[in-house]
Parts: sequence; C-alpha cells; structure tokens
Amino acid sequence: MGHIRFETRTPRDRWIEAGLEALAAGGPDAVRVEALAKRLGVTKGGFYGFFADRNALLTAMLDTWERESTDEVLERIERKGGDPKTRITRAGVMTFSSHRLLPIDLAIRDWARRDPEVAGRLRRVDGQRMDLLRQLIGTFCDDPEEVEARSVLAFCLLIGEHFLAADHGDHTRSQVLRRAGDIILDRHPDDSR
Amino acid sequence: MGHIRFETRTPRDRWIEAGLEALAAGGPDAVRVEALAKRLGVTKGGFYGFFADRNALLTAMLDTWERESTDEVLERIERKGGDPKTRITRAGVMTFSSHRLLPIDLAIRDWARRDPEVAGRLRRVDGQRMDLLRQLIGTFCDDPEEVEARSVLAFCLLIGEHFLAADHGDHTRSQVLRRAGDIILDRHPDDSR
DNA sequence: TCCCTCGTATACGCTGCCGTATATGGCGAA
DNA sequence: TTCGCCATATACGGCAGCGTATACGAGGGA
Repeated sequence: MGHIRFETRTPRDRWIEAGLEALAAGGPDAVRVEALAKRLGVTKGGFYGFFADRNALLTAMLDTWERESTDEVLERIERKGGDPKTRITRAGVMTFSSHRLLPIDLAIRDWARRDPEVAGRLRRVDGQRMDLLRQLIGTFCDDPEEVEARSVLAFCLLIGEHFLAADHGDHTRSQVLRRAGDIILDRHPDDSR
Repeated sequence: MGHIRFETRTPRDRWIEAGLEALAAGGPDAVRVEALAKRLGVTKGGFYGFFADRNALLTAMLDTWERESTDEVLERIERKGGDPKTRITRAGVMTFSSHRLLPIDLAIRDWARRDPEVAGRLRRVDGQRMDLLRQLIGTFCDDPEEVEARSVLAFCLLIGEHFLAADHGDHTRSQVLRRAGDIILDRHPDDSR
C-alpha cells in the first residue's frame, strides 16, 4: 500500500522541460523522444512510463506552456501595480523578453498556423493577453474601436518584432520600439523615459 | 552537339514550386523529396538530376522566393503609382495577402529564427520592404526616428496579424486593421475609406 | 530502322525515429 | 540480508526518408 517514493528521479517535468526547449530551438518536429533522452543523459526507457506516446508529451508541453503563460504572468503583473501605461510595457517585457518563454511562444505561434488544436490554445492565451491590453488601454482611450486597434498594434509589435529581420540605421532596435510604443500609447516621446 | 530539348518535361521549377508549397504548409521539415515526388505524380528518380541533394532544393526555393518577393512586388508597386499612403496599403496587400506568397513568407520567417543563412536572406528582403515604407512614410513625416518607428509598426502589424490568435468582439479583423493603419499613418478614421 | 540520350522507375543500403518487450540493478521495506 | 518494485537500460521490429546504382523506355537523329 504505502509505496512512498521520496523523490521521483527523472520526473515527468524534466521530459516536458526538455521538450519545450527542443520546441523552442527547432519547432515541434524537433521534439523527438530519443533526442530528448540523450539530452537528459538517459535513454527513452523511462519515457513511456510517463507518457503514452510522443503526442502525449506534446500535449503536456502545451498544458505547461498555457498555464505558465497566463496565470503566472498575469498574476505577477496584477500584483506589481503601477499606472496603466507602465503596466502595458511591463506586460510586454514579462512575456516577450523572458528568455525561457519567448522562443517557446514564437514556436507555438508558428505551430498554431498548422495545427487547429494548438491554434485553439493560443486563442485562449492571446485572448487573455488582449483582454489585459484592452483594459489598460481603455483607461486612457474611450472609443472602443480605437482601443481594439491600439491593443492589436501593441500585440503585433511585440510579436512581429521577433519575426522582423531588419536594421535601423542609426537607431537601435529598442530605441525604435520605445518610439513605436509612444505612438501606440499616444504618449509624447519625452514622457516615455 | 546540338542536343536541343524542346520541352523540359518535369522541370526543375516544378520541384521548386512543390517544395515551396510544402514549406508553406508544414515548414522546412515538411519538404521531403519523396513526398514531393508523390505529389507530382512521379518518383524521386529525376530529382537528383536537377539537385545535388535536398539541401540544394531548399537553396533553390529560397532563391525563387527572394526574387519573387523583392523584384516583382516592388516593381509592380512602383508601376501602379498613387499617393504614398495608398501605396503603403497596397504594398501590404500585395505581399501579405497573396495566397501564394503569404504562407511561404510566414514559414520562412519562422525558419529564419533557426537558420542563419535564411536569416540573412530575410534580412535582405525585409530591408527592401522597410526602405519602401521609410520612403513612403517619409513623405508625410519629418522626424527620422518617427519614420523608423512608424515603418516598424506598419511592418509588425502586417506580419504579427497572422501570428495573432484573437477575436475582436463586435469588430472584424479587417475593421481593426484599418483602424490600426489609421493610427500608424496618422490618418483620420474618416479619411481611410 | 536502329541507336543514343535523357528522364524516370525500381531496387537497395543506411540512418533515425517510434513504440514494445524484456532484462538489470538499486533502493526501501520487512 | 533478502525480497520486490520501479526507473532505467537494452534489444527488437517496423517505418519513413535520404542518396546511389541500375534498369527501362520513349523520342530524336542518323
């Protein structure tokens, strides 16, 4: 009865974590059981004790990502407070500057274009993020259509920036981004810093 | 000597075209020689007459895409003329609404995040597109930093829109996009249509 | 007509990966 | 110590894809 294990040794979570890293680095096709095993310094022997098959791992990975990308990020933003425009910037920073979450997010975005189930999950996550943006932008903008437009602009800037390959001459990327943020938030350049 | 073939029968271009379709539908990993052959109704027998290996096909695909995405699009925009703000909209429409080029473009964008050679090509292409945006936006905006910011905003909106999974309540996506365009182009909503 | 060429088909070996079945070995319980 | 469990290792069969070597066959040139 009381078969108590004090430590699960190469736990489920590690497989998921390794899977997410592989996803971030090479897309869903790069999530290969044997490759993950090698990376973890084990063989795939134990894998099928935790997961029915490769697909089950992918699902678990998406579960993990979905939870981390919503609950945790949103909660931290709520907790920190600050004025709306600052919080928008911070929300962007938290989600899209995390060295851990960012590449996963981008990989999932591309994945979602091909897999309807993934698209559904992304819809939920993006929905929450957009709600936050709408709410914050709504504090200084009355026209609902304009709120929506500015929210989409903000979101697309945060995403698109990572898919855009271009230099900016004299300016740095972050200079340009801040200035773009000024436009979206209808903020005077001098106020942004 | 004069071994003249009147028609190349299942030409190089067909393999490239099929490759680009596969790329658009499933990313670079989906570009598999035998799968393309089946799709073309032949076997891979002839493939290695045109290409040294799978990698050579990928390179040729990128060449084709790069040429089509720059010369042809830019040329057509130049030819049509119109006032700057209209031409910006049209540039966006041409590149990012083409049922042929759009999915290829998005797939390559994701690919570029992992492959430096692809990233280099994308840099060239995006550089040209950004130049066009800068030039057009420069016609109604003097501050160079603001020109850059608005150009990036426009580009990111066009790209990011396709990676964003979210609904907009009462509004349609195209409504929201037009309104966002108004903000980027500093245009009064009533003037946009 | 015969032949030669070139595109395609067929056949092969190799590798990487999936999922299963079985062996091993270490650790906790008694 | 001995036993039993469980995570892992090992071994296996199968499949899909790459690249190569070789066989076919249709069309043009002589």
